[in-house]
Amino acid sequence: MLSMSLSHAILTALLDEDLTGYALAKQFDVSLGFFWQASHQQIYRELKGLHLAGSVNVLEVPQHGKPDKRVYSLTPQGRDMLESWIMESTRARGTKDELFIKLFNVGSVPVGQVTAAVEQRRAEHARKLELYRKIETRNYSSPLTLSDRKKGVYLSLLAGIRQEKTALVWCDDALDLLATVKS
Amino acid sequence: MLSMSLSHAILTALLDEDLTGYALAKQFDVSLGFFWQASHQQIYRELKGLHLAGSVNVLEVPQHGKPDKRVYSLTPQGRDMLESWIMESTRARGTKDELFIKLFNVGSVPVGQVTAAVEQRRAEHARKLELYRKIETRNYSSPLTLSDRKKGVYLSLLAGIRQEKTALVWCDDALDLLATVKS
DNA sequence: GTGCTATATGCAACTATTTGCATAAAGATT
DNA sequence: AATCTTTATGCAAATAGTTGCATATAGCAC
Repeated sequence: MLSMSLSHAILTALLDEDLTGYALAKQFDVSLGFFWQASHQQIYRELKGLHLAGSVNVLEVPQHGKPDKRVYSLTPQGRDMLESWIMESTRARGTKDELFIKLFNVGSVPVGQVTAAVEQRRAEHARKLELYRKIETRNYSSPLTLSDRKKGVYLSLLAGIRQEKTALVWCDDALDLLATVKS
Repeated sequence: MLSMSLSHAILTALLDEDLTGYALAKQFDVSLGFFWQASHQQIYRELKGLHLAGSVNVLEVPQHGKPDKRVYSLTPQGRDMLESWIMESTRARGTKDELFIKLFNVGSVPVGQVTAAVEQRRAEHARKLELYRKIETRNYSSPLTLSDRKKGVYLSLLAGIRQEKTALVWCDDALDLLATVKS
């Protein structure tokens, strides 16, 4: 019933502050969500399970107009669960990227389509890189003076920045080589 | 019944040569599999679906001792299916990496565990990078003289190499910063 | 006053992926 | 002789993730 990684992503998000499912879903569109996204449907389902398992508490907050809020917070048991999960070995999820499947088709299908796919990808990388850099400038310009708590977050951001940068350069090189392909 | 990406990954692998499910599964451990892995169970199931859909032909080859081989080949319909899929826009699969969830826990759990996870990851990146480089040296040392068919494969390999290299450097930097974290 | 966005929750169905098991025999190793 | 690896196929169940839909109201723009 509980999904391993998502559960722990949610518990992690609850380390800092108590949140509603809705607020969690918003968090998952930024911050932690850069490295692990989840839809609100997934999150609501998971929170229900975590509550059942005793890993989170709920505080029902009646509201007028809007539906009642359900504010979730970590229980000591939730913290323990998180800590022991971190001790488990991280299983590597293999890469799954459709773009490479498409690249393997070069020579058998019109190149134009593949080129277009790379260009589209390039734009995405550029967008993300810019976003990450903005966040870096704003909040993480001097890494060594950060609190321990924030150092981990910064390192994730740094990974994101470098990955996007690498990918962007690769896109340019790929476009150059694809330009030499006939058909 | 058919899984979009896996279907097309299989069809792509069949562009070059006719293969059995077993041989496809082996291919998916190298080459295309660096960018889209799949288990043999997934592949056998998918091949059944592709056959039903008329995208592949089967040739049953009786063998003595071993179970009969079922050798699959692309049909013209399969080629068409592949080509029109390539024209569709590539949907970006968001990153999902547990390591970053763990990093977000720095400051709340013993750092040692997170450090260990990064070290483990570092080793994986080093292993892959070495493997990719070996392949590059052996088969792709002069990209511009490659056949069109192989240029796409080369570009995938290049992406792999650069990603691993970037990740490896990041691991070292991460370990340096994690060393400054108390607790 | 009609439509759009934000807040706030959730079910149901579908698609995708992983894990565990099962069969069957040749050949190589210990 | 017993065990391990490789070849070759596949089912069943569990886990994970996506997509479509549904409800309900406030506030803002046009």
